[in-house]
Amino acid sequence: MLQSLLFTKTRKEAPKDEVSKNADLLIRAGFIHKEMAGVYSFLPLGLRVIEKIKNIVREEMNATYGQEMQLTALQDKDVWEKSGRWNDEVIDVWFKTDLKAGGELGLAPTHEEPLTSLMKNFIRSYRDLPLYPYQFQTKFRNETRAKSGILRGREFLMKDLYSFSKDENEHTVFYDKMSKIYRDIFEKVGLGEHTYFTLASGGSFSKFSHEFQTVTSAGEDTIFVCEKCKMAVNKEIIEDQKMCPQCKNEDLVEKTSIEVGNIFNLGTRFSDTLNLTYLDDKGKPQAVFMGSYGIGIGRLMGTIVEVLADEKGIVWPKSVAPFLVHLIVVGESDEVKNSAQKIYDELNTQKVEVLFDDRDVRAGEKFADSDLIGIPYRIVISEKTLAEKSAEIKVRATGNTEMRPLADLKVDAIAVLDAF
RNA sequence: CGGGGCGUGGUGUAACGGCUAACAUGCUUGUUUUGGGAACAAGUGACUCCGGGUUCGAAUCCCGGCGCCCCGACCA
Repeated sequence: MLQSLLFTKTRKEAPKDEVSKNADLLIRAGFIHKEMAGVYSFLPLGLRVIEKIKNIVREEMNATYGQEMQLTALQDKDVWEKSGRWNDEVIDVWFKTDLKAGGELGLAPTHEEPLTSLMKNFIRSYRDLPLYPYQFQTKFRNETRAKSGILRGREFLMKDLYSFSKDENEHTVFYDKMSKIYRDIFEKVGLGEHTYFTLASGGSFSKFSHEFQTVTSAGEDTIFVCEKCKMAVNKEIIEDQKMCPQCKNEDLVEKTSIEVGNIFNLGTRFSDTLNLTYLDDKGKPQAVFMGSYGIGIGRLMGTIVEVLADEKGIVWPKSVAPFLVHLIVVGESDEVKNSAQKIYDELNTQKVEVLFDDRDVRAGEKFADSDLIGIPYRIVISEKTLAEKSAEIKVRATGNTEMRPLADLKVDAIAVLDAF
């Protein structure tokens, strides 16, 4: 992509109404735009990151027999009344509205009800189970206080998968598998070493659930971490659960963190109230045993910024970066421009995702913008580098800068970059 | 929802109740520059959040809204 055609521009100054690092950097670098408190639009660069994260999650979900679908954002009041969660005292973040022709509907804050209800059309027999439908969906929650940029909004994108199992044993096997997969996901998006599998309250569903908590001062949760087993306990249940499974109390260290994912054992909470049953091999009806598994996609993006950014700007891990390479041409001569254009074409041919800063601005501005935007590799083409028939390659995360022959880039750019 | 702070060109700020609302940045044009946010010059751009009130006179004071941020409460 040509940066000269990108409609977003970077800003030098932070918007005065944003204090949180993630919103400050993401707005200044042109990834997101704030519409109102807790509501953000994703701009071209930001959407690319969102799609990267979604694809990582999607791959993992599909690999465990997840079936992607998409439920509606608008919700029928009836099904929520049956489960007992239409009441504002039960779910206090409802956005509700009236139909012009009469009748009420809501904007989905979560999707257990509609999916359970929908699956009644497809689950009949034990032969139909287990099933793992999932979606990426915008959730709406009327939070009394939106905060921390995109970490806690009123409208946000979430991946939610629901497991439909024959019984608790079958559910537990999947639940454990999913907790492992979640760890892989957070590893892949670059938060592995900061993210802890955390025992937490199960809310109204069960005694315990598991959260994935990423340690960052921008978070709003408090967890007690055991470095030995890389697990944690949420403060909300520290009284009930004096220690994590393998460790002693004195090993626990208090940390501030943000919940980037959670997995719940729903039991038969929804299949009972919404009457979702299957016939077992003896022809007797049984309640379907359910679980839910969520990851806040936008929140994950914000958390990556919070955890990995430095004083110059964002630092994207390769896996979620909007582009792998930020190609920068320095100099006005035709020779330099043509060489840079050739490299750009070459990288595109090699299917390397590259943002080409072909703008007619000074080097300093390009470098500052590049640091702010945070693309993993910066490749500079200039008179200097051409004199050596080379390009300068800089790794955003480490600052490591070295020259590499243009010829090598033309053969296999990825190999050259991977060598860093 | 309780407490605190704040609303001024696109962005960030300034302005005692008193001149044509200032400065920086951005953007446009020109000249010179060209490896870490260049220099000069000329331009562009604001019903000072909205509605009332006080006053000869309001960005400024008062009342009422609305919006944004922060702390707390809340967070299936």
